[in-house]
Amino acid sequence: MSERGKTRVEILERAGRLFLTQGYNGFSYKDISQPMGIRNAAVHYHFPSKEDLGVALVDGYRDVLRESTADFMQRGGIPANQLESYMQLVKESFIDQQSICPMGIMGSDFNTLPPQMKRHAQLLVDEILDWLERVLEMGREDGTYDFSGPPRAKAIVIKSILQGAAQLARIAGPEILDQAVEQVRRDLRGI
Amino acid sequence: MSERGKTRVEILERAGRLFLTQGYNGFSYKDISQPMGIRNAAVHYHFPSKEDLGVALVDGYRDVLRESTADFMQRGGIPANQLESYMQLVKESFIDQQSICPMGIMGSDFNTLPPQMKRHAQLLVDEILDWLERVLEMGREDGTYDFSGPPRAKAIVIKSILQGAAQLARIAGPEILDQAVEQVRRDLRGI
DNA sequence: GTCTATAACGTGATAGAC
DNA sequence: GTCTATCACGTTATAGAC
Repeated sequence: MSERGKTRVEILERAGRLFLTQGYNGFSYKDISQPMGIRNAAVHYHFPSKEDLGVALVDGYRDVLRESTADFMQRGGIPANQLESYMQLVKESFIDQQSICPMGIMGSDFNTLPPQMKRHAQLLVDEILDWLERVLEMGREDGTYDFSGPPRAKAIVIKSILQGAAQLARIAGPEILDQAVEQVRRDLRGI
Repeated sequence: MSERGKTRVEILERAGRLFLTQGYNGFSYKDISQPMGIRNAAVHYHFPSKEDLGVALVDGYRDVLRESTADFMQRGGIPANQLESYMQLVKESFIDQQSICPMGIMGSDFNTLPPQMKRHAQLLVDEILDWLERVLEMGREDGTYDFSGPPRAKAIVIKSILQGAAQLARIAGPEILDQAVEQVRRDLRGI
């Protein structure tokens, strides 16, 4: 492949952007190929089916999650900082790229997703919740966080908030996401 | 129209089901017409464009919201019961109809929605948040609820949780929604 | 190994029959 | 007023050229 799959990488970048802004059923191969100046079917060479493309996107998110959480651990960030960074990422993606969480997208589109994408989506959700649960557990142990109930339930709730609020913010304005993040912080201080 | 728009009503019912299970871009006129035994374009008579159909669906949700909240007020339900009923509705729709919140759907599909649908979606979000904010405010005043921060922010958070958790539940299993609802109850008791 | 030409089908929508 | 026949175009995907 010429220049370490340059075309393939650009396809993935464009597809990722389209996926997060328009949903799985909201973009087509033409939306990727046309601005690149290649034919529709050139994309099919790199990703034979749309399912292949979708699975590659989801696995990309899993890689990013794994790398960034490992990076955090290594640099010895305290739990509260990890969650803060995640919330900042959600906010920045929303403002800069008009992107929302891929799990929200896939949750909405789930019944129409190809089989392999469903499977990999479930892996991604499990991995995110596992990470967030650990962060919350550690944060409670070190006294940073105060909340009731099992860390797993709180993880589900916080993940749902960030995902849901970004969607509402698209419809009714970006301040909704800011208010949601502020409330998450308040609720975790357990005042 | 024969029998008070019987065809029109059935189209709306089927479209609504498809919309909530497959997203706006996940169904076509054929998915509606074929099981009804009519032609594709018969649907176009009742709803000339897909935008017309979409707007009718959103306005339907707004009507249901207005009616059910008015019904609550009239029957003198206390605030906590109103929120409980809403959470039950979310859970039942998920289990019985495999449906998730329309605002989650439209948030994901937002950038591909036709203009009028975007406008009506915003009205729906504002109306839901207004109602939920009032319920939380009254609940705090009558001592049922204990939470920090402005009722509006808490309303955003709770709406986001129910919406986001239903999406996650599709991907990773229905128990996720149950755990989210339980955590909402815990967080509102302010222990 | 990479891409172009082309197919087979699904899509939203219009014109016009009954 | 209600629906059928049909259109123009977009969709994913395959066969085969370079």
